[in-house]
Amino acid sequence: MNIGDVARTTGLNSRTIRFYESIGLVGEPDRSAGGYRQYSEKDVHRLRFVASARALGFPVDEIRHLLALYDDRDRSSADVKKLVLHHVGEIDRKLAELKAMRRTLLHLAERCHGDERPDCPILEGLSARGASA
Amino acid sequence: MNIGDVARTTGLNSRTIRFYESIGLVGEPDRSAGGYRQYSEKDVHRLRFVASARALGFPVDEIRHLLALYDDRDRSSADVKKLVLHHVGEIDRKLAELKAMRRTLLHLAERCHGDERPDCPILEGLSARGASA
DNA sequence: CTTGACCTTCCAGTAACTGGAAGGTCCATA
DNA sequence: TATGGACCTTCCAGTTACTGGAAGGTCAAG
Repeated sequence: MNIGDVARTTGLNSRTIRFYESIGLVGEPDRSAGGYRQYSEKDVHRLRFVASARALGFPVDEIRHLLALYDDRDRSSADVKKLVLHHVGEIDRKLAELKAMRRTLLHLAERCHGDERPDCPILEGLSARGASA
Repeated sequence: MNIGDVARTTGLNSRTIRFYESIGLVGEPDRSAGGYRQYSEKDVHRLRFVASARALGFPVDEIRHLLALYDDRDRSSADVKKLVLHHVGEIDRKLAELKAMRRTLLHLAERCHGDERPDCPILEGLSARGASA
């Protein structure tokens, strides 16, 4: 399988696949006589794993860890779960941050009449000292 | 005021303040004889505006726009409100994405016993085709 | 044998900073 | 007046996770 086919089946960009190889997240596939990357089913499977983990928001370094656990037939499921729950914690942190921003923004927006007149509580709010996010 | 004092009063890192100057987000302050940046109250006020907008998650390019509106005494409040509501839309998009990730992750985690045994539905889930974020 | 799709590598850019290195300034104290 | 330490200067590089372009080689079909 050429890289383009792999890109189509995994949903990853072929540039992204090369990138993952360049940072050692996935191994180097075989090459054809002409130098084209040739992916095995196993390679594709691994890239699919990476694609899924990325889609779930795991940073690359955690995916490295996840792959190591996947390869370790003696891992404990507790280790995997711990990594996942840590990531959920990160997501919760971001959710809280975004919700707070959203609340403040809507609070500012709702008292702005939003018409032709120039006076605007939003700009005043940003300009005032504590636009507590 | 030296850059360090400004950093303390705005909550911005002094490196960040220089960075904002380097990309033209804020203007260049006066300099002392020895080359130190000297900030006026006006400069500080502007940096405070930027800090507030950043804390609310506005990207730098939108802050540029916001500053231009702030400076334009003839702007309409509708323009400001539009920018803010656009940003709220972006936040909503991110919230939805994070919530979907969170849902999937918890779904995977809850059927993982999380003990010493190696078998783990999380890794299987990531490994299987559709770990739909 | 030519054409066009696909592949290769390398370099650079994105967003928004952050960190380090090497060196100059300021001012209070001895 | 000298010196020490805190603070300042600039420049370059690194971070995260890619994405894009340029210049050129490969492959399969017609």
